Amino acid sequence: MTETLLDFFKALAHESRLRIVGLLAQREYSVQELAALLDLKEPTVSHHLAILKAQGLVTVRAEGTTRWHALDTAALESLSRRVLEATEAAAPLAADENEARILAGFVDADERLKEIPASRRKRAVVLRWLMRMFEPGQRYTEAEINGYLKSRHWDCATLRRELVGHRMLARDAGIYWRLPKAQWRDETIGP
Amino acid sequence: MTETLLDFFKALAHESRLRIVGLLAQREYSVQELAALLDLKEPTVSHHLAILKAQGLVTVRAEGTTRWHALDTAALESLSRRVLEATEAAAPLAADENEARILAGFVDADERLKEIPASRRKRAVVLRWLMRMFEPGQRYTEAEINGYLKSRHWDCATLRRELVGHRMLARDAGIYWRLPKAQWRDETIGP
DNA sequence: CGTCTAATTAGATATACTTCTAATTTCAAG
DNA sequence: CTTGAAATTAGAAGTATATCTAATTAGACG
Repeated sequence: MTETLLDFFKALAHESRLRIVGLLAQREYSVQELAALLDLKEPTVSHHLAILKAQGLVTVRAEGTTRWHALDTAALESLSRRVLEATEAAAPLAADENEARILAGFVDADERLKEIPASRRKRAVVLRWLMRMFEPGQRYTEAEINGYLKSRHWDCATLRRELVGHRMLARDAGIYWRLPKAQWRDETIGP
Repeated sequence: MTETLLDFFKALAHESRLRIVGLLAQREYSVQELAALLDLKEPTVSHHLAILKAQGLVTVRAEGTTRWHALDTAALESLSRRVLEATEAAAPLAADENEARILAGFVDADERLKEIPASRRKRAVVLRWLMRMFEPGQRYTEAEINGYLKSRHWDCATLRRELVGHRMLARDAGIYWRLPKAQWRDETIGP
């Protein structure tokens, strides 16, 4: 497990190979084409492709003497999903350790917010906790959002503004939805 | 974007650092402890931790002269999610190339399934195609699910079971909903 | 203020990896 | 069978990075 993961990281931990993957994500390329685009000699490109092939990330199709290389997106996705799963497995252990302590200070026995933390770091923890109420893909009216938030704290307007500022919720035409975690921020940005 | 991704891969593309991350996923460690566990000298461990800290993957807490290092699981998750998103962005381009060919073999002009593919790989392609009918966040009764599926193939029960088995649909108390793509599988698992 | 401990920094050495040129293989076409 | 194009393999040279020892910093404590 650790070994495949290590090899996966190693395979992508070089600029040339990462660029090759980026190019192959768009269409098939021959060794010559890649060498020209990356400003490398053909043997060098062959070498990098061999490493990517060893990880199952690249497949080859021969046509005469030229060999067309393609990205195996299924393999790439499967491996990167494994990375995410490994990190998610780690999260509850470490996060619950630190964040649970912070949350315990601000959430009472009824699962309501005692106060909105003033410190940036702690406020981010609380906002992430609030986000557990909102499902990905679901659309919410402002009234619904307020309803949910009021079940945690009277000042739903501030919380709602903070959630949008932290890029956890997005709004358009009075409709709100949850943004992917990757876009969440620990500080508010923008207007 | 490519640069952060490259640095992320570089940071984890070494056995010592990957093992450090694995250890920190469980609890805090001091430099000495890590050096002992990894059979390395302390300066070496310091060096690796500096690289992980530069990526925001590790945080430090001082207690007297010892410094406790912890994994920032939020940062790790955010980065690995970005990896997955980048691969998913590549998928439709390449996948449409390959998957469209497979789909063409099983879907007729009326957009109906000629048969349920026997091969695992092809069945996964067809199931992903079926999932286009279901919206994230929407709740469906079993009757609704069956109705949608019957518009594609008479054997809606098998398809429904496959979709659940592949973690594309989830069910609870007779209500179905679409799971995030991150959880989809190419094979059925579990009961 | 000295002393002890934990950690980091500096600098040297060793190892791993990238890239190149040159030689070899593979395949198609006369 | 020979020739030419595309790619790979072999091996050398160069670059990057891991690891070490020795020296230095930072904090705790008498």
